[in-house]
Amino acid sequence: MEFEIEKVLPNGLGRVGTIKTAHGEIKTPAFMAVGTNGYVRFIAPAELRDLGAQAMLSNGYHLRRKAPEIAETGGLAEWSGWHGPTITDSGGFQVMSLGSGLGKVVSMEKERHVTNTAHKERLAHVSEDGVSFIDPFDGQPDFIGPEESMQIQCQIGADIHMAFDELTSLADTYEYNIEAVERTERWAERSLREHIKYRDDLGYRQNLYGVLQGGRWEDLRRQTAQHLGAMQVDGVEFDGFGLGGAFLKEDLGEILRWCNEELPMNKPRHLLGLSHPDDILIGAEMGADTFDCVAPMREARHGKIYTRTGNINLRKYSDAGEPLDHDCDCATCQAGWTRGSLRALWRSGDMEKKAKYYNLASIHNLRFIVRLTEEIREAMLGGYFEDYKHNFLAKYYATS
RNA sequence: GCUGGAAUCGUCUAGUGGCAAUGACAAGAGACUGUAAAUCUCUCGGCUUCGGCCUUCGUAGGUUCGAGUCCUACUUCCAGCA
Repeated sequence: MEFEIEKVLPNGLGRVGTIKTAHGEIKTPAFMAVGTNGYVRFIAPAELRDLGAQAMLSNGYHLRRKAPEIAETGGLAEWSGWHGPTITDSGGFQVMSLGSGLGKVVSMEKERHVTNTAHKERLAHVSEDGVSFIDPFDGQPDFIGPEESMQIQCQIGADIHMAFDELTSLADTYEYNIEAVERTERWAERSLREHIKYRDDLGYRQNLYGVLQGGRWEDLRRQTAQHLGAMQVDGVEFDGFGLGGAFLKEDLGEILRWCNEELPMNKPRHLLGLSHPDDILIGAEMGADTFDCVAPMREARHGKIYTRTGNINLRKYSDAGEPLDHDCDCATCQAGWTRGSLRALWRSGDMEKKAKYYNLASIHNLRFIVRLTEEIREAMLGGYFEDYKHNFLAKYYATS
């Protein structure tokens, strides 16, 4: 995999580049649509291409039982029908979402009182070897460690894989984060060692990103960035890096700066799991190249429609005749769907109509975020990123 | 006209002596960030100094410490018989 940097921001961190994978190029900064199970919910591959998505992120954890079948068809790109660049998560997020964060919302709001789920109630438990968990779908016990995750991901065969990591929650202490980040580094080395055994098995080169944790502590973040940035197994390094963790909004930029000041400049960085415009803007500014997140699609399904002047709740009747967003080039808006017409589909009891709504709304929100990254790229290349960011945020957050 | 049955929050509905009164839908507000999420939370008679207060179950009386619940009359609706 090659990564070419075309331009760097004056701050020395943010940049414009191109990631070249076996299944195509990704012009960065870029947002990757999340298709956890190998498809983006309610969006067909062709629609995904049409709205400008350049890559799709799936999850090794969710696809683990299908991995052999996916390998047989030649890998995720073929199996999914997407055919473009793909990336898989290791299952590390589920360590938290089924473990300490079970039943909780992953929030970036400071005011929210955060507590960890009691140990005995968790579906996932961390040990040095890996993570034992109860599959929430069938109740069966299972286990994934770095080796298992790599074996699964190499069978799925995405262009980019994530090292198996432990995501801590906002409620975890400094002491626990030391433990977790050190374990994540040991897992990273085991991941790399296992990955290089299988990375060419499907006939094209699969790549591995090391994932940085360390919570909100500068020493942990800088150290792990140095460690992972320099890590080698048999002379092989990571192909890029995942920037992971649960963040408070106000800390995000600073944490990314700590990480990216230490990481090698010439390798791509993926900011895991964030997509609200302010997060993408600060992420790109601080040197993240790619992003993924479920929010655009999930929030669309839940009736939140993104617009340039702030998000709207589709439940409201008052603006039924309005387009979703006056300034949107997505297929849904271009087809002339109004807020009222979409609302009628959404609120109808008819499953087919609801599915149509989920499709139209997901396309709109996803296009909104993809377009944001396209515009960030243009703004960086054009030398007006600061102005673009300021103007975008001023309009977008004016009402909230 | 007779005989049954029924009238409860926008709608449907629970309730047969302690009730501002069940549930669902609708409505309103909020949440959601590497998807246990086509989900979840809150409000939903009025007022409130959040302790309560007031007005409510077709209408009007009555029995009772207490009535949406029991009794009487009336009104309307439904069914059957004329």
